Amino acid sequence: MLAPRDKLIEDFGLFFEQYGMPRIFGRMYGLLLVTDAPHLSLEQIANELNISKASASTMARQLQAMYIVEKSTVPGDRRDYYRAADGHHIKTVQMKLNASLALSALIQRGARLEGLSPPTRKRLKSMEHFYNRVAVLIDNFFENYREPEEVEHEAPPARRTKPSRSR
Amino acid sequence: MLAPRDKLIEDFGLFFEQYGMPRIFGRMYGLLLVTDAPHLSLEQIANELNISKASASTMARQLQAMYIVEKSTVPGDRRDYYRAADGHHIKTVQMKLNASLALSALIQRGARLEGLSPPTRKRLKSMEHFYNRVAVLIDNFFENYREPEEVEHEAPPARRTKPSRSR
DNA sequence: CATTTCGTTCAGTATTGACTGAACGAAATG
DNA sequence: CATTTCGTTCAGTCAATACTGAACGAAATG
Repeated sequence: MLAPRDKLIEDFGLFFEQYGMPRIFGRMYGLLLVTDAPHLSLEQIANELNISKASASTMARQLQAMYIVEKSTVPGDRRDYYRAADGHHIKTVQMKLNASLALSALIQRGARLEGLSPPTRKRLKSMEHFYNRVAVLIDNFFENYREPEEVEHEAPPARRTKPSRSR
Repeated sequence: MLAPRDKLIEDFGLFFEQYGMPRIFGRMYGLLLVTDAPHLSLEQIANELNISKASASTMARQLQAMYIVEKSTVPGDRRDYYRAADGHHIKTVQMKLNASLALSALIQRGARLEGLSPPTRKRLKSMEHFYNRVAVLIDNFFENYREPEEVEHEAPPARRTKPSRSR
């Protein structure tokens, strides 16, 4: 059986694979999240994940381009090291927001098409409205979000249990 | 040159392709969004998008599984019709929320690993906290979201212009 | 019961994309 | 200037997946 830590790394791989990313993308991310070392060299990563140095190099650059990971160096050492970027999770959600806005823009283009029937136009407008509201919401959230002073045993957020809202 | 409507459908294809979905997935979605018809048959879809009936069938089922599209029928007609599901955009965002929660769960597992150094554990905890806060936020939003009475010329949401927050 | 008209399934193809090993260039080191 | 040690690039392989056409089954219709 796999050690819990290695199992977790595999699950990171599977999770991101679900969303269209390469499996080793998730594995590398997971590894950098749970490692105690301040950063890992390309070779360490390649060894730990049993992947080629070439793959490690490529993935590291991809993760970096997404602001999830950052390069770090040590004086007198020619190697590149990588670590999970500070606050990368925040940036990640922000980028999802941007994707929503891009989709919203597409929908807006739809709403502006000539010759649409009023109901169709209305539906597109209402979708556009929704996405804009979400955008504002997230935006405000980031405006106000602060790190908590000390994170205790955090209770998982209480989810509404299926609204069953009267309709 | 492509008609604006067809160009838009192509752009839907490209957009979703960007996020790992099949291109015709986005095209079909786009088509169903901008069509004035109350719904389209598999054959109409296949013809309009120049894809095989087999592809149309498969994609329609996939879109349906994601609650984006729904089947509809007419009495005395054996054909299946499809249309953009009412409120599908809301469900879509909700599913993204669930994905965030799943990731949060993975991170939580990380935070619970044995033998982690305090800084590592703290970082994971703080990420977990962040994702939980986002979850609550979105959840509350859905709790309160209502369709606007009449959607006017909607002004695009004012984004903060790069915080440039003092640090 | 033969025929038509649907949708789905299935085998096959073609394209994409993940991943590798080896070659390469750049920088240090002796 | 030869050697070592990095990272990246590139050609190539292998697996996954998008898509098709044809076959099929189910339901209607005559």
